[in-house]
Amino acid sequence: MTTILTVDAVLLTLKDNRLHVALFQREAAPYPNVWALPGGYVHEQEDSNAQAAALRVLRDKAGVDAPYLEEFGTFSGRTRDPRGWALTVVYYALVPERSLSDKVTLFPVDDLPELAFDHAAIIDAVAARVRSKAGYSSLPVFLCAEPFTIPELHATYEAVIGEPQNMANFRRKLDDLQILEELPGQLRATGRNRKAQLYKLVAAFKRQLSIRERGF
Amino acid sequence: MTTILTVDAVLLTLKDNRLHVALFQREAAPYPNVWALPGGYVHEQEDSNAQAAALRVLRDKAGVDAPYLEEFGTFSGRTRDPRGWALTVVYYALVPERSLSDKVTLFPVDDLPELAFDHAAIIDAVAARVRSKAGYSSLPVFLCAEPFTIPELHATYEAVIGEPQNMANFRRKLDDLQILEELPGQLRATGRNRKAQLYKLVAAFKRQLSIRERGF
DNA sequence: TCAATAGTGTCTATAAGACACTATGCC
DNA sequence: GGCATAGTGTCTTATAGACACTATTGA
Repeated sequence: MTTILTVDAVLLTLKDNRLHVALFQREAAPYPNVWALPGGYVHEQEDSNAQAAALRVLRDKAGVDAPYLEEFGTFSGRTRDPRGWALTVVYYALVPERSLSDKVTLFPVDDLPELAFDHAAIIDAVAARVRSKAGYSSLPVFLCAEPFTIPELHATYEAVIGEPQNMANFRRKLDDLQILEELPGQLRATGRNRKAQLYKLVAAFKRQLSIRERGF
Repeated sequence: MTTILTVDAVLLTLKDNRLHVALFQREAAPYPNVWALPGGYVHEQEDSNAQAAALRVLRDKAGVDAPYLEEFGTFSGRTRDPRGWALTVVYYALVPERSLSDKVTLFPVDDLPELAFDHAAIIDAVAARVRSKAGYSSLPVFLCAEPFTIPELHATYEAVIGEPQNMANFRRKLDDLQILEELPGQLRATGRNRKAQLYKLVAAFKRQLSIRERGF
């Protein structure tokens, strides 16, 4: 009996102002017809490393291509998989809702269905990390589809962190980060009110997280 | 051919005011007689999970028992081990120099010998993380053998971070953390000068890191 | 009393948070 | 003009850093 080595991806997005995770329904045993994270074995031929395996899984099972992807950590032991001692490397990604295919189904991270393996514990741990990290990094920008307005980004941060953020301070901190580029003359109206300026991410920060010194 | 799954431990300590890593000389192939991190295969029978495997390796190969141990991340791919596609889960631990056995040899992390596998890259990455983390956490306290004085701890922080820290501010921040417990009446003299108060770690923080909000 | 290190009080600079304000667009 | 949202100026408060000071010990 050999050790089982897999990767799993926690694909997070914002829907109805709540953090959701993308799951799919397993077909094969173990856990047939049970919801699970997109994941699978490392393919030695195709995957140059574990992160490449996670990207492949996201592409094949969730239809998401090359998002911002970060290693979370490993989960291992002899009880988490009925087939034997198993280790999974967990990655997480944040994407805008509209970039998801219909291969996956979204569930609120605080209201999960029954899940295969230890995936419930994995999602809980990742959600906690992401919420904490939102407080001192630019992580949540990856939840907004470009181009976006500051008020949209502001609402995204409030949804992830879970408490109101002062708009004036929010703008000042965003300025300090220097990750946004104004799109001259491009505005977006949300009602019959003043239009908001549109922005995109500065190229250098497209796939790189920006850590704030003192928190959002 | 099956995937290779191992754990490696980066055991760090302070010696001559410089960060050192504990290495041992390999005997078997691959890389016979080359310096390497303490590490090895997961033992499905003995190890309840990967962290337990790392603790076992530290106990057996380095003679260090149950230190503060944290997962760093994984290194994987088909080129890092001549035997095939391999993944290692890297853990790191910080210990006082005098708690190390003579099974291992200490090398400055900035002046390493030739190393097996990708262990040089692993040590570089861990050292960078530890130095960065020293700036906003209580991590370096694990480098001091208890009981210790504030000036000793102060010197440890300066050595890890690499720049002078103001003593008055250092004390204030330590107070805020509330991780030290004064040992009443116990003092230590280092020369013929004023004696320094001895402290031990508060029990609750023995194996738990304390993160500062705003950095040391 | 001197030298050396231990330990403290307090001023200053900076950054975060609170809040009131102005600007724009559509009715 | 009125209302709703976009966006700004500035005061207050918390915290980090600088620095000068006092305290204790052995010689």
